[in-house]
This record gives sequence, C-alpha cells and structure tokens, in this order.
Amino acid sequence: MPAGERLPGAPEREERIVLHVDMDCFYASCERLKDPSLEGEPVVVGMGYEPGETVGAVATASYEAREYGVESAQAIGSALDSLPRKAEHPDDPDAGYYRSVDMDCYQDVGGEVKEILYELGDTVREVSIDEAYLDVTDRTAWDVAEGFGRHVKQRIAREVGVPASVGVAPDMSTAKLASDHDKPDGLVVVRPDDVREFLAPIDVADVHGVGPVRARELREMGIETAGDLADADPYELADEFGERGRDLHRRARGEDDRPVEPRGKPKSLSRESAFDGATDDFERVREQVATLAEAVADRATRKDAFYRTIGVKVVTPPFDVHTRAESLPGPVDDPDLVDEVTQELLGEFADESVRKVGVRVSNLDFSEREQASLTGFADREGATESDRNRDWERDSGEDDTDGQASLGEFE
DNA sequence: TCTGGGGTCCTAGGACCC
DNA sequence: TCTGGGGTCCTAGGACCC
Repeated sequence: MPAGERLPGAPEREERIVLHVDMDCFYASCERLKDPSLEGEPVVVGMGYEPGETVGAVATASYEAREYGVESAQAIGSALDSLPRKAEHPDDPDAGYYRSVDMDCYQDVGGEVKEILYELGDTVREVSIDEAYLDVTDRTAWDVAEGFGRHVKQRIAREVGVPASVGVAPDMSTAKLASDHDKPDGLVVVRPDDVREFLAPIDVADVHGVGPVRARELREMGIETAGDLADADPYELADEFGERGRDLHRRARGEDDRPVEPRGKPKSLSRESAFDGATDDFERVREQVATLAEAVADRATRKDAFYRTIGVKVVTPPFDVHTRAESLPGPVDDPDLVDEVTQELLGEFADESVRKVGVRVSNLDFSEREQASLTGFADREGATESDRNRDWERDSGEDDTDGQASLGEFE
C-alpha cells in the first residue's frame, strides 16, 4: 500500500521516523567556539582574502554577514565590497570579521556532534562534515517526535556549543526539506499525514536531486512546485528524466523509501586544482598532474585503498570537461603507476589550453589489506558497521596535510 | 552566477562473450 | 550468410550534492 493511502484513524506507527540534522553556517559557528566575541557579529569564513592573495571565495557566511549580501561561493573581493574587514575598519559599525578555513578544527567539532548522533540514532548516515540523517524509529514515536528533535538540538548546543537545524519526517527527502524550512536553529516535524501538504508549496528547485538543469526543464513542463511534481504524470517524467524522473516523483509524494544507511567506504579518490585563468604551458600542466597524482596515490595508501582504474580530468576553456581513464588487470597500490598512466592519458591534450586538471583513482578495493590484517593483530573483532564507519570518517579528516583544505560548505 | 574541490549516481555506446 | 538476444565490462560525459 502506497504511503498516504492509509485509512483515517489508523495508527501511524508503521511509518519510519527519519531525522535530518544540519548544522547552521557550521564553519562560522566553529569560529565562534574558538572566539566567543564573534557571537552576534558578521563572520565570514573563506580563503584568499589576505593581502597579496587574489583568488579565493567565501566558504561560509554567518547569518549576520548574509544580511550584507555576503554569500557562499562568492568571490572574496565582492564579499569585501559589501562587508569590509573589521581589522581594517575598526570603527565602522558595518564591518565584519574574516577568518581562514581551519578544517582541523571543524573536523574535531563535527566529530563531537557525530558522537552524539550515533548515541541518539538507530542508524546514522553522515552526509558531510555538518550534516547527517538518523533513523530514530525505535527511539521515539510520532506524538513525541518534536520533543525528541528538541532533545537532539539541545544536546548538540549544550555539549558542543553549536546551533543545528533539525527536520523530522517519515522519509529522508522530506526530513531534509523540513530541516531547511526554518533555518537557522529550526525544528520542523512533518507527520506522515501532513507530508503532502507540507511538500506542496515547496519550490521544485529545492527538491533534492533537482539542480539548475532539471529545474529549468521542469518549469518548461509547467512544474513549479513539489506539489506540481507530485501531481505530474510519472510516465512523462520517466520519459524526460529516466529513472531520476521516477525518483523525483516519489520524493515529491513523500514516497522516498531509501533506508538510512551508513555511507560505507568511498568509491573513488581524487584531487584537482585550477590554474589562475588558463595556461598554454603544457609543462606546467604535466607538473601539476604529477603533483596531484602523488597526492592521490598517497591518500589511497593512507586509506588502505587499492585501485584498479586511474584517470585524469582536463578542463579546457570555456568550461569543457574531459575525462580519460584506464583500467588495470587487477587492483594495485602503486604511486609510480599512477604517475605513468596519468601522464600518458594527459598526452592527448598537449596542444590544448587548460584551466584545470584532476587525477582520480576508482574501482577501489579495500579487501587486500583487510585480508592481511586477518593474519595480524589489527583485526577488530566485534566492531559494528557503524564503528567502522566512524573510524573511516575520522581517518578522512586527517587528510589534508598539504593545506588544500576543501571548502565543504559551498552550496 | 564566467565558475573551487571532492565526491555520488546515471546513461549511452562499444567491445566482447555465449 | 549481413545477422538474434542477453549479459557484462569499460569509457566518457552529465547532473547533482555538500
């Protein structure tokens, strides 16, 4: 029986209870933990705004900074135009505080939050450093779900000291939209009977899985809201968008049946970097790829990952993305081979102008060293899936030793 | 929106096999 | 002989997410 066709008065307990936690402007909140005087002030976290630096962008802006028009992913120069640095204009009441990305700190704080979430959920799916889904079906009930959500927020606030928005709903997609609905510091509970009504007015572009391209195509079909999407002909959607169309239709109807599962191990590892503008100097490109190849191979080694496919990505103006990859007969952990294969694949682009390059290994295999550990002392009997998942997440946090921290809060 | 970095999943065509 | 159908793997590209 499809969700939503339950007879009136029938109990709701069949429905899962899914909770989505989203930390509010997380990097800025972490900076406030380090420096409480930033509380209530406009805070911008980013890279590249120090004197002499030209490239850079905003990773996170606090809500106070957003009032001045500062946004995620905005070029730093334009952010400074709308919100000058307090450091340079101490007496300007309309100046803000700029901080450099400090991933180590954010990883630590995010880790503390996740500890709490693993205590509170039956299963947890970590989406990113500042976001996770919990299946809490066996921990609470619909009539007290709001209290449970508040408890989650309060524990995070009390024990870690950062604000979070929480959404509770019978499925992941709706829970995500619920947590978004009342940011920051929001708490929105959407009970099974209210899902369709809650979703109906939501902009179709806000549905998970609808980006700029599909939003435009959907609007061309006359679909503006999640409600329109829910009422659309699923065959027409499947025609237009394939399997994704069916997914979107289900999500808009509150019929997203994806279980909340731990994320597991990665499927690929990559590094990429852009040139300032574009370069015609192919030697520079070769050197950059060699550097990235080394970094990727090193990362794979530290994650105990063997790889069977090695690839490069080359972006040429205006913004054409090309990928080339080569699969090997079997999984390897061989930095020299990564270098060799990537240089070979790169050869095809020798006469091109290049904006950006990347190196990737995929077809990952983690069994080789697990096998090895069975014979050694490192085998961990009794470790649960979520334990392993958490170890994994922690490992990945120790990663960026070369200062190329990712700006994970870009939206 | 002239676009940074690290990922995921889906699709389509070709090779190859039975 | 000009040609069936199913399955799997590989490569390349595209859309999307945080």
